[in-house]
Amino acid sequence: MALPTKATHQQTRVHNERLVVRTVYDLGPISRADVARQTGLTRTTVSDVVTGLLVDGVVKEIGRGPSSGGKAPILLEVDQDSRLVVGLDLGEEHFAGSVVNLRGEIRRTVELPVAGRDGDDAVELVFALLDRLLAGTTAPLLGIGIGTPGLVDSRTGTIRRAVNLDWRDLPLGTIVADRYGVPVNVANDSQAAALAEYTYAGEGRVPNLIAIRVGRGVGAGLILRGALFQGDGSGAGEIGHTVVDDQGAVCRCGRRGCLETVAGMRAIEARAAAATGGDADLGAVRAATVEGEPWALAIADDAGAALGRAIAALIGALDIQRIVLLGPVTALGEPWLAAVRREARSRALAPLADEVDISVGRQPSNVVIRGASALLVARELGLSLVR
Amino acid sequence: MALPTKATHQQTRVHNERLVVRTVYDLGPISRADVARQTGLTRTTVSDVVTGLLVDGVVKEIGRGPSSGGKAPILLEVDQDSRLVVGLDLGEEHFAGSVVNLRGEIRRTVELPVAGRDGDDAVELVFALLDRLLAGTTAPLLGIGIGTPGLVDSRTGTIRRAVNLDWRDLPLGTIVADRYGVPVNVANDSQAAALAEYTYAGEGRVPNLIAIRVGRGVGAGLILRGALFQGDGSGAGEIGHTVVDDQGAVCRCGRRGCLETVAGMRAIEARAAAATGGDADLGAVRAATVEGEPWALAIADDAGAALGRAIAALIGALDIQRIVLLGPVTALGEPWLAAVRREARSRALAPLADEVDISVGRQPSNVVIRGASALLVARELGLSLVR
DNA sequence: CTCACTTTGTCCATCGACTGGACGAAGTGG
DNA sequence: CCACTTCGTCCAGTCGATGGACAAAGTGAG
Repeated sequence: MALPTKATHQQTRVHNERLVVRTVYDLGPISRADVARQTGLTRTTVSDVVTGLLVDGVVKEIGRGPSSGGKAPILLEVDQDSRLVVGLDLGEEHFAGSVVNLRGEIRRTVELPVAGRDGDDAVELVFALLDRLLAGTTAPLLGIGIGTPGLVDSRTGTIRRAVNLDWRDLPLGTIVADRYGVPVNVANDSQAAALAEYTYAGEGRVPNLIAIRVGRGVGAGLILRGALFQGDGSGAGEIGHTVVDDQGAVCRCGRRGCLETVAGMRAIEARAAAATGGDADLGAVRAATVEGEPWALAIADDAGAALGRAIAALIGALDIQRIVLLGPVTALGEPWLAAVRREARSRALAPLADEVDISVGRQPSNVVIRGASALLVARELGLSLVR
Repeated sequence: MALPTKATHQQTRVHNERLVVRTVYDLGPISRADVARQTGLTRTTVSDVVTGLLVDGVVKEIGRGPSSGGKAPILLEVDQDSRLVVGLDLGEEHFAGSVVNLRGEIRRTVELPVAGRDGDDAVELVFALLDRLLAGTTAPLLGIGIGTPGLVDSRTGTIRRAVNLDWRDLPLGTIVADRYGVPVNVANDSQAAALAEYTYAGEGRVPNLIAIRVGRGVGAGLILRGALFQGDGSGAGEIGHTVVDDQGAVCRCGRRGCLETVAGMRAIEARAAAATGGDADLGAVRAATVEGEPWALAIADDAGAALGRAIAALIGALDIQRIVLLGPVTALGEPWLAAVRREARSRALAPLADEVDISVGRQPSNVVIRGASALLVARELGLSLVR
């Protein structure tokens, strides 16, 4: 097992620097003296650290605040546009990317159709996307975050398997980092979504959460103790290919009856097509549930129930109280969500299940992009500032 | 959310002190110079730290080692009996406890029958057990670790629910800590077992593992990134009460078809009794499988398969490669284990399942005691196991 | 308006802890 | 016997947190 590293003075400094930035980020506008009280550091140390941060431009003074019986404090705030981050969402049909500031606010977005490209061509497309995003940006770029489907090892930035793009053990992180000279983080799309939910939750941030993306595939991202958990082979959260029905349909992974074949978008559309006799996409099913069509309600209920059972297993295993649902299938709305909740609650140990909050995430379209960027933002709010 | 604490010089010192102890513990006998090379610290710093450790008696010099072309090194070793720890296993029928040294070796054991005691009487029994264990010990006591069935919050040392002992929200950790004046850690039995497997694994220690105890109940302990994971409500690992069969038998938790009702010891014995027409305990089933009795093999296979399915869900969710099975039911041996492996492998995503190592733990009887003690040992060695 | 009192932010002396170079002790090999 | 290593320690240097002191800038009572 890897021994942890030694501790040095530089590291204490970095640690305290992070602590100050984070305090200002979360609690700002705030005075130096208040930061000192919040963190337990002395005013001297805080002043010293802040001086450095002002030089770097990460923090700025925004004038005096109200006095509380003494000299009026100088208020500090994180300059949210002093650094930029790029987040990419390498979807199955489009590659999308955004320039994002330190608060996760999107400043510019570019989208390019994949149009069947794969292998090296797809890598070229990533470069094209990045070049267009970065053209004319002024603030320093902290790094690039990439969300992609498939199995991804975030530690090395390697994409172990991304079927649609025909990528196998592609060190995309290294490739992009070399070309643009900034840190690059790669995560799979569900994990990126989980990071977005965690990082930008603001007040309601909790250390443990599960984000589940239900679209063509079904995948989860696990935030445990405030960090993305990837497991030993970076496959944590790959719940879509756990067998839930031995007699089920054949899955694209080769097995039979994976969760994806019951709760995924394709399964839903296939059942809808069978029920209506014609073509039916997710929107049509959604519309039919609103109309109260029994066949549509049955489909939504079945799909939701299957997901709910999988969630029950997660709750039993991890006892995590915040579960966020994301992705196209969440459009099925209330009947689907009710089925998810019903099954999840009725099949996990009662005292655990009672405390669980299962909800649908808000930002449907750009979660992956924001999540991809979140890794970098979080790192920078926590890590050494580029000097 | 709670902000992390500031960093001070004392903390760097503590960090490096632990690093040194741990290096000596894992790699000893070892010279100061070698410790310096391993850790990246300077020989100066290592010498300084070691001087303190020698005074404390945690580390001792054991003579000169072979020279490699220069002055012969003085070899250092952790004095494994310089500190003691007590581990308790508060079982359903017996309270057992041991005095354990820094290597997890048991030095003395005491066992007391519960004999129906519950509530305050049971707490008194814990005191009696501890008093007998501690009588006449000489080395300093580092702390007391307690493993108990039920839902336990390790952070506060509170037992939220332990049905058999009629404990509810009992702050056992605080009570014992106050009486004996040492740190006390409380964990549930499965979690304690996981800690034992992790801490005393030696060379083969991996940062992520799942220990599953199968006895009357079925429970798991999760070690994630080198620390016990308890979830939001300290119920992580409570997989025994996830519903696996809607038409199943009624469980003691009130629901129907929990994993425990299919894979637990009682379920196995009940089926065996039905098959043989008389009474049959686990040992009888075990014997019958060895004889090749079809009914016994069927029972072992069914029970193992149900557990395997639960494990497949865990693998899909967490992608953890080391799974250790513990508890009485592991006595069923090969037919049972084969079923567990078969189902787990065939129902989780192939690339994940292929890497999984499912094995039966070695120390059957005293895992909980050793695990309970592991928490304290680990603290001294600088592994923070509970976060 | 004045004066006592707070609060803020900075300066300075001090101290704890890691670093790197030097040195004597103790060993090896030609 | 001597050149060369390696080990463990000593010492001066530096980084960074600490606590006290102080000027600047505010409040409020008389």
